[in-house]
Amino acid sequence: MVQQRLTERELRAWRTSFQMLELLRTRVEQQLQAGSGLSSADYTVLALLSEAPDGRMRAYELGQAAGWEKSRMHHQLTRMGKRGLVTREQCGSRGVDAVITAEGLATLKAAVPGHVQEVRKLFVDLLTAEELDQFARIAGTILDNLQANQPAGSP
Amino acid sequence: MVQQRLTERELRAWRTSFQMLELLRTRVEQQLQAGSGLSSADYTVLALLSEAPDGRMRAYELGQAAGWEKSRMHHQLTRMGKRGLVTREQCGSRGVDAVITAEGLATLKAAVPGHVQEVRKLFVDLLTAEELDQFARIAGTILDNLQANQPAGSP
DNA sequence: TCCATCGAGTTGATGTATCAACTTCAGAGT
DNA sequence: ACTCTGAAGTTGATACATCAACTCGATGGA
Repeated sequence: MVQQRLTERELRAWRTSFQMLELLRTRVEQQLQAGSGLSSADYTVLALLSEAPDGRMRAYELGQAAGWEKSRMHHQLTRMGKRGLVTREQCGSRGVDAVITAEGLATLKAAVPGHVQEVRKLFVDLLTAEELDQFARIAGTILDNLQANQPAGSP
Repeated sequence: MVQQRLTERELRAWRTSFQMLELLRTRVEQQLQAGSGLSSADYTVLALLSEAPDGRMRAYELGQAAGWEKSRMHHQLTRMGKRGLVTREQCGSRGVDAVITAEGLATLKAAVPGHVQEVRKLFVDLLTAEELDQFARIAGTILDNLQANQPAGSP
């Protein structure tokens, strides 16, 4: 409802932001892939598991944490399993744990420095401390709104 | 080189921004898909063509404008061609024009309102005018840097 | 007890993105 | 005139994302 068209300023803001977002994503992806053979999805999963107690987490918790849907996580874990980065373990009667392997942990550790350097080069080091805070605050606003009204279940 | 690790604040800023960016992208994608059967890639191509004189543009110019590599554009145009949204036309001896079809234009026009509304709901309307400007300015800084040093040809 | 439903997980199909290898033609330099 | 190089495009292989449909066991009324 409300009003329709975007103003010129709003349109430019959106297009700039959207293109930045796309390019940043692909660039980070490329660095990770070239530097360690990981996709950013792989990296996310490994990072989350490495921070969890015993390097293990329920599949659906992983999904929550990453903001993914279940089937994406499933396929992801399957692919990572084939490469020896994680294993799946039955957990209770229904429920599956994803567990990081030694190889997964080693791969992650090897990937971190290059990734961090890229994040600095493409993001953190370009901004002043104030800008970084501003940006993060606004990103947080947008993210909260996204998480608040999911598309699926909205009573 | 410079320094290595990210501070806690930097790390949180990055993760928030990155997750926001991913979620925003998928949400916009879903709205477009549900509302009009277009992907955001489709939408980008149609929007660019519709703004070009005669609704036509060289394939590589499209690639430049969208920030894509040639093979991505090629596959995209092939898929869109199969659906009747665009056609390809030989242009000179080497070189191909992508041309929007009547159906493509109609589909775009039908898609715009819902898309605009979603962009408002998830982005523009959440921010004050100042915040929108700040965000766009910072996004521009990051985007300029991304476009300035391409990964392929650096010197 | 029965059956209805729901959450977690699985599967397959389809669309999309990325990479590397290849074609082809134009213009530059010799 | 001849080759070299590079730009624009094409192709196929592979990985990734998304959706719909399904399984299976738990929970909870009736």
